[in-house]
Amino acid sequence: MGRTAGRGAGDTRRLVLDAASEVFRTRGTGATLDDVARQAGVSKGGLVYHFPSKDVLVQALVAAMLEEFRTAVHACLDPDDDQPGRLVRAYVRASLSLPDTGEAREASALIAQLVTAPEVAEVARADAARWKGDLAADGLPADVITLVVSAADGASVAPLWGATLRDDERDQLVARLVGLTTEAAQDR
Amino acid sequence: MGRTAGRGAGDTRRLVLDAASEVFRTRGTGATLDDVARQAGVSKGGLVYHFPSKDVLVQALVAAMLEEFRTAVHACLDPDDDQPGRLVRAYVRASLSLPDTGEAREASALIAQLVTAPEVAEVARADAARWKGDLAADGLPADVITLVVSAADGASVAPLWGATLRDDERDQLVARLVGLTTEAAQDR
DNA sequence: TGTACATCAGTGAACGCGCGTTCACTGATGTAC
DNA sequence: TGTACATCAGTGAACGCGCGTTCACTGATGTAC
Repeated sequence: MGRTAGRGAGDTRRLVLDAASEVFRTRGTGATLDDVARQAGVSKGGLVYHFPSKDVLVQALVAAMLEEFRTAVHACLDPDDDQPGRLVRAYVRASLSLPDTGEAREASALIAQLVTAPEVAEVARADAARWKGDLAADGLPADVITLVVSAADGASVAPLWGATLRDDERDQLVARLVGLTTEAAQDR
Repeated sequence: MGRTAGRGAGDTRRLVLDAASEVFRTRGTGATLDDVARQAGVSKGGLVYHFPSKDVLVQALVAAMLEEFRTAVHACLDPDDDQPGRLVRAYVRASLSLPDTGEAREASALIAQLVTAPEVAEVARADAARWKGDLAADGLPADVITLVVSAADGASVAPLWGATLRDDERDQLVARLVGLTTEAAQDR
């Protein structure tokens, strides 16, 4: 069979990327291209048509995941909040919001698995630098940003080594972190 | 050649474990047993004699690394500090002390790579539960522990995704986290 | 103390198979005339 | 509008090799007598 009717190439590409996200996040990088192809409902050859090697697929996945997190943070921006630190607060909420906390953990686990590859490490470094700039431009004192962002990062990846926070602990942490940023904004 | 003179079986075992730590941390889980054996100066067969499968080796390594971190924290305990929160402060220092920060990152990267394996995840979870208990017994309010430990965790693993703190930022963070614990201890 | 034997602590070659990659081929879609 | 041709978007089988595992064998160490 050749080209599949009713589906463009871009659709298939996204199908494969979604499948890769699912499979690699749950089973680690050791998962096979056969697994990904099966999950995507595409032949292995079809997968390879879009991503010529496993490396290429993995890099595309990392880029997509970083972009997705950025989008999630912006979706958490409070439209009624125009004080300094609004982006930091959105970052905290996006990192620790209940529904996708598991996803955030899996995402960081996957990125952790991949940064041993230099190209992936470089992509991640560039993204981190961009975050640092964006967050610094948010109007809060640098030390507050460091503290709050570190705590959000730590709490969201702690499940990696099995240290999950209870819901009430997490809620309390979010409240406290948001509080720290608003205090700092008013001190200025 | 058979048994190597002047070296006990336990010595060889440790040699292999050290080599595995070095190789897997720098090159990821994808690194081969050949690599580990070469680094240890042992034949592949010799490695297998001590660790019958790669899984077994990896589990032993994880256990050793978790134990090592625990030892490092206890080494950071301040003998002159008998206030509540002394263990939390040691945890902060051990996580963020300059020399072995890179090592801490590599260690968490490796554990992140491995938690997709259920046995490893279980070991890590048990270790995390033990930490939670130990830290809770340290005399500080729960919300302070959550905040401080999350921030220490976050700052120590952030290099995973390329977000390294500058030395002065890290020093400032340590000072602030330690400060938070002593304030909380005096409020009681 | 010497001798025989069992076990321990390895060696290194060979095996086998899982998995990434290659490849010949194909049906659907777009384009020129 | 039909026709011929090129390209796109795949299929699925075969290949090949890297790497975990197995195995036959060996020299050193411990133990019984």
